[in-house]
Amino acid sequence: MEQKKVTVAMSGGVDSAAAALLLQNAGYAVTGVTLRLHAYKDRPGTCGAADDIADARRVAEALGFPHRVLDYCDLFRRQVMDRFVAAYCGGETPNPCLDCNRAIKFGALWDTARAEGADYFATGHYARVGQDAVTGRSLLLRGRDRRKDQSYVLYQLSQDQLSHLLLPVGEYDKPAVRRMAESRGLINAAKPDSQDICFVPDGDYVSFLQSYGGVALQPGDFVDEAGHVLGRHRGLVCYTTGQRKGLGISADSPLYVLRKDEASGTVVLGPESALYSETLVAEGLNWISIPALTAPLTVTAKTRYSQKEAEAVVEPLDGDGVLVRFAEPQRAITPGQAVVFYDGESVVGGGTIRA
RNA sequence: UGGGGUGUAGCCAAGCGGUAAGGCAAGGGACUUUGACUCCCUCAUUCGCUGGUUCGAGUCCAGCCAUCCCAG
Repeated sequence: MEQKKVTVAMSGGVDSAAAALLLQNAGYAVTGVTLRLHAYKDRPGTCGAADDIADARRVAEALGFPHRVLDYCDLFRRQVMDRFVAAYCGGETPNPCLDCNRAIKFGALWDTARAEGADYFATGHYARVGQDAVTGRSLLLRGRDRRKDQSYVLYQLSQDQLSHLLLPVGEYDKPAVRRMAESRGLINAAKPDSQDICFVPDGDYVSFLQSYGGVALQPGDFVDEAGHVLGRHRGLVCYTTGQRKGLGISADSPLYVLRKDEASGTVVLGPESALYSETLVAEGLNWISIPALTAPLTVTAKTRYSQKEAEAVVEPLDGDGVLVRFAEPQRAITPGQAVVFYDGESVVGGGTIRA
């Protein structure tokens, strides 16, 4: 029987290395591909940096399968970095990893792999692919390691993609993945988990917006809900809903960013209790377990990557949007972030929060 | 310059003779494939200044300075 060919997107971290290892052990003909996404070389533990590319290559060599590096810097700049800047300029708080997954990893890289004859595509995400016995639809399931579950960042996958996607790491928990890599002697077995935005060198996204995006900070007033001026802010772009640190304003109790008012250029501050709301509107939806939303549906949903889901009802609006009504008020619902819906272990779909 | 009040860390603020609470802000760390949140740690050898009383003063006394309110 002919060996199935799989292209594994390797970041240079343990997870994707373990994915390659698992697939190889399962009998697949593995090809590793690592992307060069930007020129920030000294950022170990992030996607697309030089050190990580070298790590990925060494893992491929150790396991004895072909490995290639593709330069997607231009595409990454247009599809991720520029959109990141644009979103902030539009008053939203983007999640660049979602754009990268959609346009780069599961976009351009995916297309390239398929075009080159790969039967399957694989990554090191902590999530699983399944199939609905009744509808026959491909499903995106949470990773077994609930604590590391990354199904949230994959909510934009299509049926076609899911039916050709392998997520072997999703069956394991992180410690097990490290042990696997360790026992196989892979050099990145103990490499720290990635964090922070890969293209923002020092974690200072505001400096990035200024230097790369040419964004000029426009100072304005911090005001309370009644409109009283509380102080001066550095520029709307420097803040996000729910933010506490960095406001520099002392009060009886902590103050949080309630919202940013583009029209007046003010940042509205208030107590934590004022941060909760029961509804949100999302657009740009992608459905996975269902073909489309035609009637209100009860789900659990989360409004940011690291958050526990909460019960909600999603209902279709005119156009392509949805209204999400939570059973309990949610903290700091933030425009630009994604809301992802679940039905138990399965991702129902998701979209971008607009308000 | 007549009367009264107040002066404790960046801000607010406990303290009432026995050797500086707390909150906010800030800094550091943890967590985290986004931004945030959260959690942990740190943050006044010193209480407007100068003297005095006392074994001992932020706490009592005197003077000065500053500031607020009322009266002018």
